Amino acid sequence: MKSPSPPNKTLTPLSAKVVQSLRQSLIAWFKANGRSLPWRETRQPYAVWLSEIMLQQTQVNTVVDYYHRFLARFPSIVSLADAPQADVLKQWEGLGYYSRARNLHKAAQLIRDRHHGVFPTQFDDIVALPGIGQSTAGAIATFALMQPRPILDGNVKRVLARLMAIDAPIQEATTAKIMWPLSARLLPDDPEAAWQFNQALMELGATCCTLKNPDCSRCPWQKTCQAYARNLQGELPVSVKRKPVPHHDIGVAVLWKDETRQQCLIALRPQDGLLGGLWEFPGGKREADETLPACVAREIMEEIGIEIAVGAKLTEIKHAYTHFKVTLHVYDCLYVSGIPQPKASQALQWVTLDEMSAYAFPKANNRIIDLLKSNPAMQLTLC
DNA sequence: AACCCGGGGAC
DNA sequence: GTCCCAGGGTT
Repeated sequence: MKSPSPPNKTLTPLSAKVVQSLRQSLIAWFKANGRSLPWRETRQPYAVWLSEIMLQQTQVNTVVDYYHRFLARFPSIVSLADAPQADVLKQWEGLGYYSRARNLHKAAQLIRDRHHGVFPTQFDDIVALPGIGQSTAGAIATFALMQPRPILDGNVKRVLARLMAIDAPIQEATTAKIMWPLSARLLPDDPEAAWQFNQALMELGATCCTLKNPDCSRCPWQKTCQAYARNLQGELPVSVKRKPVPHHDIGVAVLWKDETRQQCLIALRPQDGLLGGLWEFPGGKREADETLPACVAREIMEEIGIEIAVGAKLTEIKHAYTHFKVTLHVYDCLYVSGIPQPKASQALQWVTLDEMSAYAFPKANNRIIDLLKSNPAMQLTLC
């Protein structure tokens, strides 16, 4: 739905009276309707920090179990800092956006080394930590340090876009520049009220002012909402359309060391980039006019420097990432000759199926492991 | 400003 | 299928 008029760059200022009313009604609504979530029961900076990182681009229900398991495994900042990265990524396995885990780990080490193991209380120190931007720092300051700071996440952007009928695309940086002062203007000065307010703002977006079918009938801001007044709640926020995502065919080797098929070669992906620091079955993209078995043999030669025999196709796995889709074509393979070298990875390792559970794998690779474990006959299908 | 970075839930 | 989610980092 394209707007015939240019996006509104300026907003009608909110009077002190309206701001006061918005604060009161939202906090009252939250007290009656807010969910009880684990990270709302604590004000420990470490626990709040962890929750905010896990919740980046990730829905509440997905996070809850990871949050509990992570805190049980790493109960303090120093215990996290002292742990090997592999252990941290194993706890994060399946949650996605693994740079969050790597940055969390780095930040814990910075806190251990530069802040005596105590989470910093100065906002500038918090936002300087890797993985913590303006909004996450604002949330931690508000929720754990009793220092009211504005926040601006996906929920807040949607709520504000409707409240003020902002029709600028919600993804654009210029829109955030309009919204940050608004989030700050609405935030109460009192630390306890600010805690309630920022929690409530996100709760409203998550449970009431939802992307589709917002439930305006039970919204505490209905009387003030400019989108509702103009019946635009279904049109706002405006979103720019996403480009169609490309698709890749990936040849993947389940590469056994010998005919006993006890040990299989796995590779540690580079530290940065997609799935950085996770283990995987080696392989790579098929080139134009290349057969899949030829692709597997070529990739293994290029990335590991060994010759293999490519056997039967074990399975096909389709997986969707945000910006592309892949089909993993998984082949049963046997080592032939050469010395394995980690040319395109950080390390290589021969492991048994049972040992694999100690390593962190991406979701699509874990589906291969599940298949191998559930169907041992598949290990014996080499042509 | 544009691009990169996972996986899952809601529709 | 589509879209987005308690975003941040890099270039």
